[in-house]
Amino acid sequence: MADWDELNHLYKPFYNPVYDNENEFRGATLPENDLKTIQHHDFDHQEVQQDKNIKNFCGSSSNISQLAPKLKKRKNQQKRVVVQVTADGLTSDPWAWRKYGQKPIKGSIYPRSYYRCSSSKACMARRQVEQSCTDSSIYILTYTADHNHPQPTRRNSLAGINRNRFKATPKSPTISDDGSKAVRKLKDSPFNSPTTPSASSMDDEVLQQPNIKQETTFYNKYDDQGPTMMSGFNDDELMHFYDDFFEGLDDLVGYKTDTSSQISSNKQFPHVFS
DNA sequence: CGCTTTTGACCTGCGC
DNA sequence: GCGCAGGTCAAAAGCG
Repeated sequence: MADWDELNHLYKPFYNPVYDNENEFRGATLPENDLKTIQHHDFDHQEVQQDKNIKNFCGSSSNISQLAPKLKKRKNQQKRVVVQVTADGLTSDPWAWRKYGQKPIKGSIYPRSYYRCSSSKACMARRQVEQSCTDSSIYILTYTADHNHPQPTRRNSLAGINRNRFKATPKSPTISDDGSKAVRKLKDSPFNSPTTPSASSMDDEVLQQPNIKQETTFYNKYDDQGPTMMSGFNDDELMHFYDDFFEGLDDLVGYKTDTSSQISSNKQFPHVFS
């Protein structure tokens, strides 16, 4: 089953499944038809799925380029996982992220926020958070690279998470460069609210499971096969899938956090993107 | 003190 | 080579 191996390879960096058979994620049995949807990689299917992405991403040139290999693709783009979640799903990421940038994206009325892993300075894991302009309740998370350390059980610090961001930064930066001048008050956006996607502002003890939308893209920047879509799942199935998704990450926790154990834990992350 | 977010400037890749 | 757009840096300031 080459296709399944390929799928496994694509999401393995973020999830280490233990499945009894090809049609079963741990505890989440997927309908056979849906599984075929995942495994289907022929050209026509990709074209359809790319069209879906283009619509979902509001025509953002960046995302189009990321999802359509035939179009513009930046050289340093690495393997990445694109996930659509609701606002609740934003708070479900168990990793600690620190925001390091925000940019207005051409073609989208919403800015894109850039996060890096704050648990380890050497960690190359990145996350981009972008709000879908076709459905403001949907957020597009793009995970790039991988964590090179165990998942933190505690956030490093809660300092600064409740700051009033508009005392120090009175001006509104979110004006699209494309002339649309679509201004959205950051204050009203989860990008900048105290419940920002940054995991640092989350309650450690109450990690909600992500409310994943029905369409999820896995995309390997190094192959030219385009995105691999997961479509046609119902919410429960996807919830199960992502329960296991993050459970797989949880399995990697519990290692001592000293240097030697981190080296040891790196063995759990052999799939380094280069 | 150490962490965070904000935000303008800068860097880099790509198309023309 | 130039301009555009995306991605990153780093200084400033707030919070626990």
